[in-house]
Amino acid sequence: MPAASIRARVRAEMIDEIKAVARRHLATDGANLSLRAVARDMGMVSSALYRYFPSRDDLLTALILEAYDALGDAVEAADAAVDPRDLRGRWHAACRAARDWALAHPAEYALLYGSPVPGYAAPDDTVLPAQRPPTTLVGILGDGYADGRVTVADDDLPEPVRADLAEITAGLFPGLPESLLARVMAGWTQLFGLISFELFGRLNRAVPHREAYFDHQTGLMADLIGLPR
Amino acid sequence: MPAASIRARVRAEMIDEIKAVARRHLATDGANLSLRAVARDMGMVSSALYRYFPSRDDLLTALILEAYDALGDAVEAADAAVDPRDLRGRWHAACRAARDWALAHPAEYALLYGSPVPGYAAPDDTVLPAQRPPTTLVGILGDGYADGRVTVADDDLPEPVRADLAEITAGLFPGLPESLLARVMAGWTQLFGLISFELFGRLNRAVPHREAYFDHQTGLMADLIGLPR
DNA sequence: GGCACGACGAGAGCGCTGCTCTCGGTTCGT
DNA sequence: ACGAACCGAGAGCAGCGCTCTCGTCGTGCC
Repeated sequence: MPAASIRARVRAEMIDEIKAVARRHLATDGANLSLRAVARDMGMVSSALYRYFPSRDDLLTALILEAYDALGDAVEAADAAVDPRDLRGRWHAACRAARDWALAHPAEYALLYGSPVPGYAAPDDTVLPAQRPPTTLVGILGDGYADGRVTVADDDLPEPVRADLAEITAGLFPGLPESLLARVMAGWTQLFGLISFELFGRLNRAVPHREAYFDHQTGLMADLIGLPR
Repeated sequence: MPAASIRARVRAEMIDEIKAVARRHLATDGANLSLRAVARDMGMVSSALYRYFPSRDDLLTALILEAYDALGDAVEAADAAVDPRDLRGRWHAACRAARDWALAHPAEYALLYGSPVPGYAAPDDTVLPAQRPPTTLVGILGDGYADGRVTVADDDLPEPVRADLAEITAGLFPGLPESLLARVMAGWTQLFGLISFELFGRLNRAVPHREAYFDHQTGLMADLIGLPR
């Protein structure tokens, strides 16, 4: 006797299958996901899908949540697989993991980091999973700062910026100097830009050797942050 | 007697008005531009629009081209308005101009730099205007290198990356060391990431003082590139 | 100066979309 | 056992991009 009723279990499986089919459509057809097409693929009529997702946006939100978690898993796993004292190795591993995941799931990456859909507002559930990759990067720097191998940069932060960043460190990595957080955020911004440029075809002709270019660019940011070689 | 016939002139005005109305719709309704809605706003029936643009994508392409040029104009003008020897001032001015234009035209920025539309392939006309902002940044660094105030970084570039970048400098700023170009591209990537994060709402809660944050971050990249203070 | 041609706008229509509502049939909790 | 909740099918609505046809009107040519 299952703890959940048959109906509840079938419903859960149904939701999973809908998401799986939708993800497949996303991968092939791009961002304009069609509920009717998903329903057709499942041998259902489109109105039946609304028993499981009240609207197309809710389906997209579910996919977005799972995508954030998949990306977060990949980045954190890559970081954890490296010797914790090898800060630069961890940095490169985390960056590469993000890039690899994005290249393997371009449509989902575009869903997460592309232009926001006009009417769509990201629900609050997404903000925590969305912070996992940058949080991982902060953690690498924080470990280096904690044992003294990363020294504080002598940036003169404008006071309002220092205050904003202080609130972030308080909830994320207490004690981390704001100037270091500012630098790691520069690295995170750069990482996002690198992946987006590559994925959205902006260096198609210009830079054929994209992997080496990526590693070099992330290395530049590691220098800026002050990760020891 | 006008050189062009009345019909040709009316047609040109019509095209301009369609683009203007479409741009207005883009600003209010976001990226999903509706041909029918544009036609309604002009008191026309939708099929009449096809006399001027063979498809919705062609209208979008026209808007994209104009947007690239507007952004390029803004960045180049901001750069030119600063004393050419004030490299850091030029850098900040160019970066701020890009941000200001993006904040003033968020939908058009999203059109240029957001996730690519699935079926849409950017025509070759767009690649040159698209290169104007990064070219401006390269020019700032190049001027500094030419008169010796920016010294070459001793990065060890992997050979394939060096070769790729050498091809770019050859057509853009002959004689510029590849390692410097790599750093400018890091700055350009970062600039794009900064604007995108801000525009797509990624630092809504985290960083309220966005302008000061922006200036500090672009300053970090100026440091990385080696622009003198 | 007439005239055939081309451009033009309106309208109908096709297939697609997201979404709503109604109607039978099944399953669940009590 | 029975009412309630759930589920899938079907019809339908408004909107979309796009095509085709049909009168109308300006244009360049003879």
